[in-house]
Amino acid sequence: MTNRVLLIDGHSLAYRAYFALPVENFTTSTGQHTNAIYGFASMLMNLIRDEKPTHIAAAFDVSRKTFRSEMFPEYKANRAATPDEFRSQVTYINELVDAFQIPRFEVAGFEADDVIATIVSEMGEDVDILICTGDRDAFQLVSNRVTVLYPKKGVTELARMTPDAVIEKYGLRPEQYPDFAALRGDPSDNLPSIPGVGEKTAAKWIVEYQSLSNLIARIDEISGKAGESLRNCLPNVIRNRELTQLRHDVPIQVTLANLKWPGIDVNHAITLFERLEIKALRDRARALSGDTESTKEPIKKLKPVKVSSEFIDASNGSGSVGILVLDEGFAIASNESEVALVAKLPENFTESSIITHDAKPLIRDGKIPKVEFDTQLAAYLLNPGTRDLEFAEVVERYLGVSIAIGESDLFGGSIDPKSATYLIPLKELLEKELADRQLLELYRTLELPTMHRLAEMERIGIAVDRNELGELHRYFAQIEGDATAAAHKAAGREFNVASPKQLQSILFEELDLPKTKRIKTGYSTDAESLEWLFAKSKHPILENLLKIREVSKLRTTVEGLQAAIGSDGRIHTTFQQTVTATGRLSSTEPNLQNIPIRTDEGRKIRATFVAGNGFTELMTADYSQIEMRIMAHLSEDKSLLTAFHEGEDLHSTVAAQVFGVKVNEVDSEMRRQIKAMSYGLAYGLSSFGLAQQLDISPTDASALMGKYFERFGGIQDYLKDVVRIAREKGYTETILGRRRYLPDLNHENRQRREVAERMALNAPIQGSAADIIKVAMLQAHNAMMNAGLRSRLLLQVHDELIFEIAEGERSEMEELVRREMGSAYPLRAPLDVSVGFGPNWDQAGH
DNA sequence: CGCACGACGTA
DNA sequence: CGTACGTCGTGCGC
Repeated sequence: MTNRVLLIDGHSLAYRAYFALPVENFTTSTGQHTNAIYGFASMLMNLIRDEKPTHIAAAFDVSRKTFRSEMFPEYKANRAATPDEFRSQVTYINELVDAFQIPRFEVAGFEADDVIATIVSEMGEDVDILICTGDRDAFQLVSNRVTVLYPKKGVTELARMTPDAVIEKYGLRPEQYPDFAALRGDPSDNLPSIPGVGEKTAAKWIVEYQSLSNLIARIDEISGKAGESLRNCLPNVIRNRELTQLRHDVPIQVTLANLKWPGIDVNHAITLFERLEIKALRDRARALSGDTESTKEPIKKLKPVKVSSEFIDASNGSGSVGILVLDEGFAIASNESEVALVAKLPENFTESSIITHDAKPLIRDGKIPKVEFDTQLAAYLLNPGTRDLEFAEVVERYLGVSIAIGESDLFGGSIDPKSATYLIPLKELLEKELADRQLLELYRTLELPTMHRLAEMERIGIAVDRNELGELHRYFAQIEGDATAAAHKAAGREFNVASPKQLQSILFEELDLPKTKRIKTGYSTDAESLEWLFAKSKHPILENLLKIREVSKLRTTVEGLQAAIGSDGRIHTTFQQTVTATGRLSSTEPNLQNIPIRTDEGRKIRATFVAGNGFTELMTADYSQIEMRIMAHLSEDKSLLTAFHEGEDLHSTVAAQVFGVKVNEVDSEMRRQIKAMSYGLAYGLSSFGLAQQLDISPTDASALMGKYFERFGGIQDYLKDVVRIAREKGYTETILGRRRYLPDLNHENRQRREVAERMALNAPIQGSAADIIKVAMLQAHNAMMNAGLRSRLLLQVHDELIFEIAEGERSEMEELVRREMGSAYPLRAPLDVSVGFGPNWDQAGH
């Protein structure tokens, strides 16, 4: 049997565990915190169970003072002080490692990963080495015999970094990682980065030049901004490189025999866990010491799979079929040992319970009528905001299996068709996870039905007036052309107005206008800056530039719409249901959720969306002030709730209270300030930001906020609580239990932490609004079906639904939609719906 | 063709 | 130094 050596970076894993688990939930009767101990121990036990190491060692940092901080005093200097709640657990973690009979290594002046690198060097070629660490620098140690297990999130999920995995993630061989890391920099270690150079460019350079030293040797060949930036930052990069290299020469004595693991000292471990009042771990320690057969092996490989092109009868087996969409054709799995490959799906699929990954396109195209479970949608609810919800990634993440790429040439697909069999166990696993986190009902009653509704909306599309769009295009192009000519004249020469770079040299060099706010590439030329410049200089070019900006944006919007018109004269957007972090939908190809409305010119585009053949008009129905109502509901602020129940105009009512005047004495400026503040609150607005937006002094902004909270203290308390609770739990929740995980709420970097805090403030409000309108869409559609109506839902724009109205159904639809949208959720500040009709989207709006 | 960035449309 | 998105154009490098 081959020797399997497990090397643990004790400090980094314990620290991760500390932040992954809410400290409040892990406290003994005497007040000792145990979250880091618990997380570390369960990680360790999982590793022992799953990896079955024959040898183990644990390395710990001694202090922050290392050869790195000697060389570069800023190294990790931005790290916050270790919290006391963590420090008090370190002794116990040491004792834990002793109880597990694992040798501990710590050497002053070196980090744990240097110790690990040294141990790796000391091991022979005939051992398998597993390194578990939260430090990415360890990726440089990966090889055919060394795998790094890197915690992805929490304490349970580990990314298995093999040489292939490193190449897949970074495009680099493991030994190139320190070069790459030096170029990229690392804010958490306080390593400076190169402006204009991100992960992609850093990786690209290393791939191209093979190594940093080659890159530096040929540094003058690197053209362009990035190259120049690199040359400017070269000293930083070189110093970074010395820090990213792990040392293999730490003075320790270690041999394979030293690390032989004798197993857990069960009695010691049990006493320790009892002292720490952690029953679950005590029981696990007992189980682990006994027969190892009782622990279940995770699925590692596909069982032998029979592949045929015969249709699979789903009536035997599990009763479900998994359908996996390949590049061409489909793989259908009935159970874990049978897969059929078909170019076309059979007609008689209505009887089966179908499991898919990304079903909406299949439903939209009529390939299948409905699904029982969609693994992509489930994975999204478990971790919204994760961009990687591709099948292979979800399988890897939840089943711990890496799906071979390009193994099948049958369809030329990039996924092995046999992987379809994974859909069935994946469904079981995801379902359990959803249930554990109280997300199963949200999934079954809201998200899955919403997916079917969206598929239908996409299939229906929305009609546009093709000729009108053509007219508009000519109109905008004309204005743009005239303004461009005028701008060139005012500048004294021709230049590309669409290029901020060229515009900068015109405005700030040639015309020598005052400098606007600084951005990475010089001075800003955005609309706000141009307005400011105009007020200051009255230079005639500025009006033309603003006009060009407005109109060229509109022109390209028109072009996008024209290109998207289908053969049926309608535009079929795609609604993304699994991309936003808050639970909102998004719309792509084209995006119909950002059709202009603000300006008269923009509304002309909106007016090209019309009722199609067989329908008489469009109807829009939107929630008024839904986010404020949700804030009132969640905060239970008495004054705000009263304002909603009594007030004619919300913002004026609120303004009257803040300024202590009668509602009819509120002027437009007071109303404007209060409206901005009310909405800003839901975004985590600071007094500085408020000052900026209202163009008042920070002192005045601060005073305004103070007055606001004097009258609406419940909101202030609520906002504080949201962040506190999210920090404790690790996630925020909407009214329907949708979660958003925000690990950065405990980040040591203030910037990152504050960004996460604003996200935490906004997510329950924006996300609850998303919940409510999804409920409304389903209720409205069901009611329409029950009433036998032919009108149909076409679009959703976050707080607005757009319907196509059939002849004679206008008043019934208005009543129905008001009722169904209004009753989607019983808020303490009741939902209010406004409805409009018109021949086009613009006129149907209000 | 892909990346980084600035800019700007919506709720 | 306010949230959530998608798209376009430029400039650059491949």
